[in-house]
Amino acid sequence: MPVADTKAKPRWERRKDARPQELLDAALDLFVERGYAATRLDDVAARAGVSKGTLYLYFENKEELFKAVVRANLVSALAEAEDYVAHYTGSSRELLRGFILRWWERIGETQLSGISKLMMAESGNFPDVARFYHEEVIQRSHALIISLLERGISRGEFRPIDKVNANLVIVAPVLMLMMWKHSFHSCRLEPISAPAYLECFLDLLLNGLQVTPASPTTH
Amino acid sequence: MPVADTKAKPRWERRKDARPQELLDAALDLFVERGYAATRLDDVAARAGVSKGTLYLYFENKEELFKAVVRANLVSALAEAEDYVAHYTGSSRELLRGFILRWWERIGETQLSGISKLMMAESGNFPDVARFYHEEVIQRSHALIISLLERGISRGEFRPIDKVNANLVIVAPVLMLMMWKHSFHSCRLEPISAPAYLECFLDLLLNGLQVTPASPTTH
Amino acid sequence: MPVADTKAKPRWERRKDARPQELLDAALDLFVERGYAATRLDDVAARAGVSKGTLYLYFENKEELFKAVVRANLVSALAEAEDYVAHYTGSSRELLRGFILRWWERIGETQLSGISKLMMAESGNFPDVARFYHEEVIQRSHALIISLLERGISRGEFRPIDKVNANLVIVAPVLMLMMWKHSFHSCRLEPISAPAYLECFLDLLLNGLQVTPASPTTH
Amino acid sequence: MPVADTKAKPRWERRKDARPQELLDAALDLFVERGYAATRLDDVAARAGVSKGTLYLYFENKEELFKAVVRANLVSALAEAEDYVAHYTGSSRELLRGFILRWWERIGETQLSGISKLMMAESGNFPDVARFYHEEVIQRSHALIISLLERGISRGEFRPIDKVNANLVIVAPVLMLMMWKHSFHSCRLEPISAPAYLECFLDLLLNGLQVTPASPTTH
DNA sequence: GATGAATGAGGGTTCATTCAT
DNA sequence: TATGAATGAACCCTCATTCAT
Repeated sequence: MPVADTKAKPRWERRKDARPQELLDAALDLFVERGYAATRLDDVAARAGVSKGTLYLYFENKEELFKAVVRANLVSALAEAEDYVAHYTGSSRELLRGFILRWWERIGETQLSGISKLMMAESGNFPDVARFYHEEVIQRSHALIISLLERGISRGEFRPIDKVNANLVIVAPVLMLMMWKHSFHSCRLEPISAPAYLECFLDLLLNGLQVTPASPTTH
Repeated sequence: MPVADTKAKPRWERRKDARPQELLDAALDLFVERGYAATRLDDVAARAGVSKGTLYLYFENKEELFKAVVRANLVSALAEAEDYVAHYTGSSRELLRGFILRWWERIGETQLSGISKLMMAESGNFPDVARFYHEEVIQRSHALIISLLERGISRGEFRPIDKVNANLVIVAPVLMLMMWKHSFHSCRLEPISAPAYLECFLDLLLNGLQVTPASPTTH
Repeated sequence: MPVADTKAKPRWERRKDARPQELLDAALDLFVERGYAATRLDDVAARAGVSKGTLYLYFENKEELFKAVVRANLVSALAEAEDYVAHYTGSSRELLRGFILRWWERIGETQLSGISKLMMAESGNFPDVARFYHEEVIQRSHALIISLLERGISRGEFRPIDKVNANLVIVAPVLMLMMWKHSFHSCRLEPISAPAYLECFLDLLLNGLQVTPASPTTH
Repeated sequence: MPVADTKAKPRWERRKDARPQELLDAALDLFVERGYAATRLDDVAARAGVSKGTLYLYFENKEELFKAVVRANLVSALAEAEDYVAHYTGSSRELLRGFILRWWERIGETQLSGISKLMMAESGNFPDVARFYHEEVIQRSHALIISLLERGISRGEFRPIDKVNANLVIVAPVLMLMMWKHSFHSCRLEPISAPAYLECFLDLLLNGLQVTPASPTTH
């Protein structure tokens, strides 16, 4: 066992710097698949190819692991979205449409939608996690959409409406699709075609937002 | 009553016919509060004022208890909604509006919204329960809303649209509000005013559905 | 609800005197089918068509119920066997053969063999029951067989052998057949044909007992 | 060792490779003592000096623990017996005699007889375990004894008899002795002297098997 | 006599977390 | 740094026995 051995770094040996990311990936997979409470750290470690103890070297506990997953994935995707909106130069209709479709592409269609679903599903049982997610993800994304609506209204492209609630109403069908994908859809029940669904949604939404000669909101 | 002994409180009090309902009520409370997996039958029994074993006299196991809760609450509410739609005589706009507001009143504002939330949240981990809920609740409610849209379209009150997806899009904001109420809202985060939210939603929706001279769906 | 009603004894109403026997029958069925520990008093009561509480009116507890089952069945069968031996007038070979075949007929082939099996199986966990069974059944039946061997030896029909142990050796194949019937045989594993088995056993046994010119027990 | 603290007993002691065997030993003790159903895994763990959870690190569940006990003990003993028979060169009478005495020595006199007893006692309630035991133990041991009888018959040392049933008849007294030891005998009732019993049995058996001028099987 | 609702002490199993090596 | 053996508090479910009616 000569000295050289200890220096040789075979390329199949995982560099220790890679460990956290491997754990985050494994954790993302499992949190998405089973939810927060139902994910066993045993399984996370196994999927990352390390022992359970190792997991605790990198993450204080289950909660911190989850927060790290959120930070590493959703928060960075959010920054990208903020950038997209900030630099958009076309019409607000196009911006809203593009925003929603990109949102679905970057989050909805990927595993990350599972995190949104998970938070809606379990935040009630884990208030600390909920608080964290609210501050890091929800507030920022809501601010972003509200600013987008303001842009449309101030440029005369959208009717003047209750921006805060419209934000939620606009967000709802996308969130719902995400949730569906990870609930009944995952049981092979009640499949939804995302493209057709989104098209239908945008059709209704853009019609609803459009400035009409006489908005018939009376009833 | 000569001797103090006769006053001795019995180890248990016979409630007979009232028990099942008391247990269903307790179970509803806790399933709503904590979700399916996180609800302990111990706690359900305790809240109903009985011992754990007693619960098993009335319900075979956790799953059957949950199904009974759904049947006793959601399924019966659904029947009422079907009745409401079947006998409505006014305009389809009013019907849709009334349907949604009543839905919120009878389900959304009550505890029952917690069951809808729970199913979205946990159906992935409990496929048997998911299947049951899909058959007893989801299919029926979707059929109901689709029939409502058909009525509006056939009477020329709504634009001809993709009914199946529109159903989902329409349902989404209400479901989202229900979920919100039992997730972030319950942590006192991001409160939503249901009436303002619903008004905003209906404003957008009814505008979106209205027949326009030139539907600007092009983009 | 006139007085006459209370006096009328519809013939479908079980007379209270029949209750104990019905319970004993149900208990026999279930003890035989599942064993002592695994038999639930719930099930015994249900099979007898009464409530669980009623069972406790007639039998102090599970143990007393079991003892009553033994008394009502095995002990009376034993008395009959004693009678058979006492009044037999033919050869001892024929007596032994007849005794064993009758034993199988009256006990082995019926449910009662299940009780013998049960006692061998569970007496270790229920010493009180074991003691009772030993006194009421085992000692008496051993005494009977030993007397039968003595008869054969004293009449010069059997070799002079160790009667106490021969008793056990003779009893073993029959007991084994009973146990088998209620263990592996009941799982449809390893079926045994009782008549062929007994014939083979008697062939070996009577040959083994027979007085030979030179008993080759040396080895 | 300067400070008392270093002497503090760790919450648990790492035993690693020794654990499985310790657990198997503890499990054997308790299964033999109480049977399958009545053995609590709590107690097995406690006897092995570990917590209940630890047991599940090594064995998937109670059934697998039991199977492991059988494999580690009976199956290996059986292999040894097969070897003994295969290499025996003397007379068949001696072989049969030796086989039975060794069987008693290696299994009957040790705890392992308790496993045989347990299976006879509880296989009816645990069909999966029964099937496993039948395949791994019973079929093999029956095949072994039948081959032994065939050897004797083909060499003209035993009368030509029904081998399959004779196998069972031969096995019965030994099994019975095992059962007795773990049932009434363990309650200090009806003690049997194993050597005298076996001697008596072999005397009868070898006489019964022997080739006689005129086998008087008529009756 | 008869009922059956109620009990409560477990039994098997799971899993986040700890810590000696 | 990495391991993985060990823990122990829960959780779901069972059942002999009791006792008010």
